[in-house]
Amino acid sequence: MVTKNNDTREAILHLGASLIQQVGYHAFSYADIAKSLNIKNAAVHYHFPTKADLYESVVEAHIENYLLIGKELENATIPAKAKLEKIISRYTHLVEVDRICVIGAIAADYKTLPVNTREKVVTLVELVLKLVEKTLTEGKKNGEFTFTESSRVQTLMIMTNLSAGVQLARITGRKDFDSIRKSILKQLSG
Amino acid sequence: MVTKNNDTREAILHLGASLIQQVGYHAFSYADIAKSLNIKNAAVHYHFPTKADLYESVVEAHIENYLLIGKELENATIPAKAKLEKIISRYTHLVEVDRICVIGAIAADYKTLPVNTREKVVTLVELVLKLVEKTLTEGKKNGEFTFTESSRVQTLMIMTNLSAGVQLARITGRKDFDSIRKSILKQLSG
DNA sequence: CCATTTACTTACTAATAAGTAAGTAATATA
DNA sequence: TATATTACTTACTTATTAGTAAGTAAATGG
Repeated sequence: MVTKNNDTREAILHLGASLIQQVGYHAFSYADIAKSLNIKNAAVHYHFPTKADLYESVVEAHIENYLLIGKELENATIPAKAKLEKIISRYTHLVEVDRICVIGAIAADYKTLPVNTREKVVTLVELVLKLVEKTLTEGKKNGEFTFTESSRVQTLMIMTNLSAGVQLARITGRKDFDSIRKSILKQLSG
Repeated sequence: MVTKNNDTREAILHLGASLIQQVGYHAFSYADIAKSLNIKNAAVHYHFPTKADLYESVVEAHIENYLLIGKELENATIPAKAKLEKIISRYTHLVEVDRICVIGAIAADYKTLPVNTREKVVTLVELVLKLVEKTLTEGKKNGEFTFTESSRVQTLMIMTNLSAGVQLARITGRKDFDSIRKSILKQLSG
């Protein structure tokens, strides 16, 4: 038997994320993952005992990722606008690969998740909001951005534009997302 | 046997909409509906042969409803702001009853729907967008609203705020939705 | 008043769901 | 080199899924 190395776990995690973001949490099964990766159903359960565990790990990976991005942006000597554009580009990418964001993907199913999984979602949401908030505050301070709301509220406006924007793009087309993207930047620059 | 009158269909439709908006399309079954309404599984299939048919009917009911609202607002001699607030209040209500909108609820699962059902969703989305767009144009013309984007793009910004706003409210709380609501109105009034 | 239609129920089916228990080959560890 | 441990597979189970076929009581309609 050719030993499967530990990137089976990573493969499940990536495929799981992809499926969650493409067809939704309750629309795929462990059997789908197993078939795709040429492993058995039980192998998926070995790495992620329950489906909620899998989603939780997807969320955790996002948390790690955003923590990393946060540190990168903190050290970066680029304009706040460039920082914001880096964050926005993640959503543009989602539209390109026909996915929606991990949070938006669970929005409908949120109430069916175990409480501890929901708490992880809250952590991710607050992390992303704080990252954007920080960037907006920075941009306002140095004169790059103009807005009258608090950074928190301005963040809420932008992130809801992006989150629902990628969702809308699947229904009415990518152009609408592009309009939204441009409008966000325009709004901030006076 | 006491004859069930045709509001069984209505009851299924209402409960179906409620479930879609509360736990998502793939997270409830016809058995759930049957149990709740004290009817048999097959009775649900009698009224809505497939689950996609049920969702489609929910969307159609929304289309009828928005068509009606459109006519009402057309004849109404109230400010554009009041018209917009009527539309916004629908989303405020969703937050209060812990639901998300019918479109947002299907966003993740969208690709799992049959093509003709998706087309109905497109129709509903365009209808709502046009209704808001018209209201914004009207408000701009008579000096109630100020915005620099086209009415279409401004509509996209507002509707994504609302749609993702109700989704976010389930995760971070209702206050965030309230901030969004206020900011939308503030933005438009100069 | 007879035939049809409506609105169901009873009784299923075939497929799939998430999940588990027990076994195994290869690898790491002591 | 014996013993865990890792990363699986085999082989299930139990529950639930969407969906259907056939029957039936009551209402409708000619």
